Amino acid sequence: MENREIARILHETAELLEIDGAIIGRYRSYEKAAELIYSIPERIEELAKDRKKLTELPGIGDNMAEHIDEILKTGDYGLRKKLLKKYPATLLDVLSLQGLGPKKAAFLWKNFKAGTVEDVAKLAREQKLRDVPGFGEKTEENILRAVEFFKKSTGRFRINAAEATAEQVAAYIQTLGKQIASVTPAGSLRRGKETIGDLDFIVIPAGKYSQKSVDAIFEHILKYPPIEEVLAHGENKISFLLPNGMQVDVRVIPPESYGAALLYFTGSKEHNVALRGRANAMGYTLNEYALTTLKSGKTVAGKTEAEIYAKLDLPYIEPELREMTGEIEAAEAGKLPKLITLDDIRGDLQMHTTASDGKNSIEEMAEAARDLGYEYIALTDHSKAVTVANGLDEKRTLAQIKKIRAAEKSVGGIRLLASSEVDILKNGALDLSDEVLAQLDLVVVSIHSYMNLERAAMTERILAALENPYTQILAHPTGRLVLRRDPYDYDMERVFDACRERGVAVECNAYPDRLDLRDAHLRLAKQRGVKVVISTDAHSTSQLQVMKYGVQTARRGWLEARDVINTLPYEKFLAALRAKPGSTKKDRSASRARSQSG
DNA sequence: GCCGTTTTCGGCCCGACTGTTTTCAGTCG
Repeated sequence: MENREIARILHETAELLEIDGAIIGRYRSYEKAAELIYSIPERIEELAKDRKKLTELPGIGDNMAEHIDEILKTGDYGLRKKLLKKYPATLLDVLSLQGLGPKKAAFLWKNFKAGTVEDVAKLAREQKLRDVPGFGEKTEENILRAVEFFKKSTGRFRINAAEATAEQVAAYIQTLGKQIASVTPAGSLRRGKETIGDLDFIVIPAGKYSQKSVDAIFEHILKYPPIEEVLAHGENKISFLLPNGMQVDVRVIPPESYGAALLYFTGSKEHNVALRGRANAMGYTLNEYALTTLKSGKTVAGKTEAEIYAKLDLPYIEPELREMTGEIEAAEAGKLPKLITLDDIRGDLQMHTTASDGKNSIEEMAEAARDLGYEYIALTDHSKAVTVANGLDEKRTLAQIKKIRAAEKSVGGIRLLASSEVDILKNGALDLSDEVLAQLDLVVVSIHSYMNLERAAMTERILAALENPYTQILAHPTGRLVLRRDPYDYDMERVFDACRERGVAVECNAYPDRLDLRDAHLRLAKQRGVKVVISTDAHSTSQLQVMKYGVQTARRGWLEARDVINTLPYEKFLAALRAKPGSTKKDRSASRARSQSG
């Protein structure tokens, strides 16, 4: 069973417990276990074979380990099933309505047998709630609005969409000019998460901080034309909805609290909770304004994140690592990774041209990549099995190789690898003949069909593709599409081990719809000693820019430059690839030089 | 249900905002 499935069951149990009125700590421990399991790279199913390994995880005790065993054995969890006899599963949808929490949801179920979003909407429409204690006219209105939002939105957005909206909002706020010292996006966007629920901004007013300066900024923000609805408007916080359903929270903070606020609003929530616990243990208390002493309330840090971490006896922790997946322990031990940056990338190893489904020619892609400062790229048009993308057969592939060689000379200033994104067929065979594969500088393989094979069959299929001696990179290894499609089901540990043994690299596909491998999988690849490449899968010159999302995902996977082989200069990169049959690593570049001149 | 720089029991982060109250509970992040 996949981690996310176990996490889902535990998360639902937590929500049901909360509705059921369980004490805070009890449902929290379920929540914490669910979050942990969702975010760690190791497969719980594997860890659970050894009870001790399970209980070594923070927040997993003997009882939780027992529950996890039950979930793995039976596919479900008794307590969850028991609670679902008491409350309908649809009550969890009700809980997701903005403004309705466990107390009110439980109340509506108990007193009105309202167990679905539609039931609750009906009560509000018929004005049956205004005279109920704790509810009122305003609550009815809010429920109806929340229902509308629920219907039109899944509530999360891909990172590129969130980033584009954030840039627009920030640019608008900045138009107030001199009254603004800074506008900083925080939240999951700053942590580089693949999907974003809402946008958080920290605004520092210029000059002396006063309620007047804050009010002036809010007055300006409220005039932002796209605002659909203002959700909250208080002394230093404002929240509003945009037409695409995205929620924006803005906090105006005095400059001396900038670091504390940035830390607080960047999250993750779990990371913050841990920092606060640590602060308490050290005789401090931490909030969004400052780190202060418990006894006298004296401020000891707050202006920058770094000084707060320092006071907590920790080195600075990068935002991408703040997910409570071991970063605090690593920080304590001085074992934080030196994360890869966009500047480390020297080449892009997957892109398409007009030969298959790309929008630009070989030359245009090469020039655009050269202008981005890359030393080399691989041109990887689809192979023939991907007919919808106008994939290339053997003959066209050979012709494409010649064109790429010619383009390298005509464009200049960048090395072009003649490559192909070769389809892995249903039986694991590759879509091009070995004779043609031998002509390519780089063989990238990936799956585009029969994505629903049984776990065992899919595992064998991918292992077979890795057996092919020409295979060098496994591209978008899980096939998931962010917010749209789940990953293929296969034994990732076995595939990674085979990659390591064969010297095949795995891809972090930077395309924001894919981000595949994702953060936790990249971390697993690193732990298993598998080489990684980060590629854009660009289908046009402008899409070469998405590399930043891949790098950010790699950072979330704790990767350093040395873990990613397309940070290497050209010759060293070639040497780091799996050697092709019939050539030692040494003479590979020589043979390529010959084939170019000849 | 978990866990210990204050604890093997008794807490479990902490503050802002709203709406329904008339001092606070519920929700949110």
